[in-house]
Amino acid sequence: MAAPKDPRPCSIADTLAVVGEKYSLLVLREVCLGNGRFDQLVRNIGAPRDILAARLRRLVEAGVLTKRAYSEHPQRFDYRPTAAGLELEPVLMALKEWGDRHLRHNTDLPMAMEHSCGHELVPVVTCRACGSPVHHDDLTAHPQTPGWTVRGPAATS
Amino acid sequence: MAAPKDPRPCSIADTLAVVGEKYSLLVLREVCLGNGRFDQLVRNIGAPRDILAARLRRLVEAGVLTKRAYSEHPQRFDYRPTAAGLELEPVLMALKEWGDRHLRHNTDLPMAMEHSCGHELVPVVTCRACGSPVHHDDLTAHPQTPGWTVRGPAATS
DNA sequence: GGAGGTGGGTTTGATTTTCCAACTCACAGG
DNA sequence: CCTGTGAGTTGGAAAATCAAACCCACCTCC
Repeated sequence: MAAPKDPRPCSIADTLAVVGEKYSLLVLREVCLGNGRFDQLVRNIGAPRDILAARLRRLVEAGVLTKRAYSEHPQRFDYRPTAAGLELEPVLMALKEWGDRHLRHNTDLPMAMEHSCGHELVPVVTCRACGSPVHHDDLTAHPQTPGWTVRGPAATS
Repeated sequence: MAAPKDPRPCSIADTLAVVGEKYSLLVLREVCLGNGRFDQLVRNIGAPRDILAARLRRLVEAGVLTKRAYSEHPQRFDYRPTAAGLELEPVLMALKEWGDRHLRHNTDLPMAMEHSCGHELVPVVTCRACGSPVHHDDLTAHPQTPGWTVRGPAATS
């Protein structure tokens, strides 16, 4: 039934609809670092204030962030990650790791992330079942949406 | 040093400058699935053709994809991931996992990814040094760029 | 009690992107 | 010759982004 023009139903696309707009993941980065105030976010991200306000509204409504008053009189707010927001950290780690490896050759040193085991964190994606690092060739995709194959929409009559 | 308005130097931001525009990661998804032809990408992603063309140029120039002629006469091309492109798959896996868990409650079944160990893939980010799954509280950030702290730009004189 | 500063935004208007449909060009098949 | 396919490009309307200015409640300093 997949009408012409419907894209592939996909959790990647759905997740990007939530956090894929410009600056959204940088907001999450700062908030995970503990920098949840509006002006900190503006400075550290470099986003226009109006856009940032829009992103914050969206992320709160999506359940990724919560807005909390850290002071009444004067009313002052900050933003903190929800449990769901913290579960997006693997996305940040994967992006950081790629950038560290491929982009950071002529620039400053990357931000160091120290793991509680005492070593510098190098994130590795592993298979929960067998524990081994996941390699592209080890994967086989099986679409489960009727009307869709790996290649695209099933041939329509 | 850290002039007003300079954002935090960061590999996450740098990586997003390469693959963070709308549709770029969906292009990578399709290309990793083996769907590298222009019309397949248009159908499966649902992107406007002109935007898609722009994204493909950018991803090729950034070294994430290669453009290859799979036929001369008529000239026909497809796009495939480079080694660097394949290394972005952890980002896709992390996005997919989050969407599967948080967004896919009233919708179709998610795409199943079968790992070569025989089980359904559930990606887990682990620390390469100690092998244990990474949890937010186990991390401590140490900026290494002069003029920057975790909180933001260092107090200027 | 006025002057200035801070935090958390909103408003305004110019600039950029995105979107969509239509178009092109080269070839292939019947 | 007529139609179809693959891989885009073109043109103009609609939407998002940008930068800077503005706002308002409160606080501190003098």
